[in-house]
Amino acid sequence: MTSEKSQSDQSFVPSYLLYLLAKVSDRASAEFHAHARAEGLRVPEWRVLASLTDEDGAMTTRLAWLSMMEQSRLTRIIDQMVERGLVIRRSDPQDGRRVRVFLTLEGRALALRLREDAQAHEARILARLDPEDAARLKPLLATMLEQLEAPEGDQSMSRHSGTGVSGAPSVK
Amino acid sequence: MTSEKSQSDQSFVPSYLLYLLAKVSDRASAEFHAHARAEGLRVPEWRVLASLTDEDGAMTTRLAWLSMMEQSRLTRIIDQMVERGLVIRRSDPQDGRRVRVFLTLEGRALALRLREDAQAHEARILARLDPEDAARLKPLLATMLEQLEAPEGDQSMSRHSGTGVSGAPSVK
DNA sequence: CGGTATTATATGAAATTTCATATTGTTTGC
DNA sequence: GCAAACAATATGAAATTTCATATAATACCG
Repeated sequence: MTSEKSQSDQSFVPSYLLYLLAKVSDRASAEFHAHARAEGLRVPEWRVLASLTDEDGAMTTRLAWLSMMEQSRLTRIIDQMVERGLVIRRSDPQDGRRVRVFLTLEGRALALRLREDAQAHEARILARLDPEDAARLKPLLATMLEQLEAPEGDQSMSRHSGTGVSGAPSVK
Repeated sequence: MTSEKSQSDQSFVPSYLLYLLAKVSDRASAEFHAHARAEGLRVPEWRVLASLTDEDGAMTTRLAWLSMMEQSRLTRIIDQMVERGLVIRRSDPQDGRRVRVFLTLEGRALALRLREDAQAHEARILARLDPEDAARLKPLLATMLEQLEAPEGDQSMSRHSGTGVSGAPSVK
């Protein structure tokens, strides 16, 4: 009943790692993103707010990295968030090139509220899993992320980021 | 050395499940997407081609679901792929509303080539992990996906998909 | 120091994406 | 059979996103 699939070798997509990652991320996030939307935030905006709850005053390059979007896109999203009164921009007194973004009172209130919801939602997702798996999931992902961000034994198909932003650790 | 983070409670984003999922997916995929781009394909196009290697002749709604994009976007991407000679459209003789998409010879050649590369790349990613983790990763993700797609014990923040497409099993 | 490379952000213009809705074809119930 | 409800895809117009590049500020080097 699985429908058409009389192709060459074997079915590829449903068990392809990058597909599984993207799909799980997409599906899991969709649940929360619907909630964020109901609060009037689109995905990129929610990501920026969430990032700022951790690092208020982060520079835009950093926010772009955290929010996984390209720099010029972030600039425009911040524009909208400023207009909407969720954040403000202030240029860094130490380095005039940098623009730091801060939550307004309203922005912070919304961000913290959603952050709670996000944590509750995460708990529900984990609760649907077998406890062993649930316990391993985040550490596993965190480890993968380290591997992926380390230019180390860089045997990969290197080059280009996809977000177009470097912003990683950036030791300074 | 973790840089600024003197916020309220604790750092949220770096250990938030949906962030980890999105970021791992983003980083891991970026490696391969750079390769696909080098072959002249953008992400959505690669996803469509890959899906077609599994299900040549899939209807566009199905492709939209597999490729995680909204239906009207897919329509336009198929337009471009048709122009480019990678796929062709044929309306379903059984049901004139449906449009089925097929790989051309050129499309298939490219798709199969990239599919090989994708598998090799996946192997490299898994090889960077601890073998135990590597073995558990895909099954774990597959399980999660099932949970997420089951409208079962639907206690979640339901509604709206994010891709805007239903396309799931669709038992008919 | 002064010039050059570099870094951070912004911006114009083209391309893509979204959202709502139009089209076209099919199913259902009477 | 036919009208109403549905389904699958396409399309217009607005909004967003991308890509290349401009602008502004700092760092670096002889």
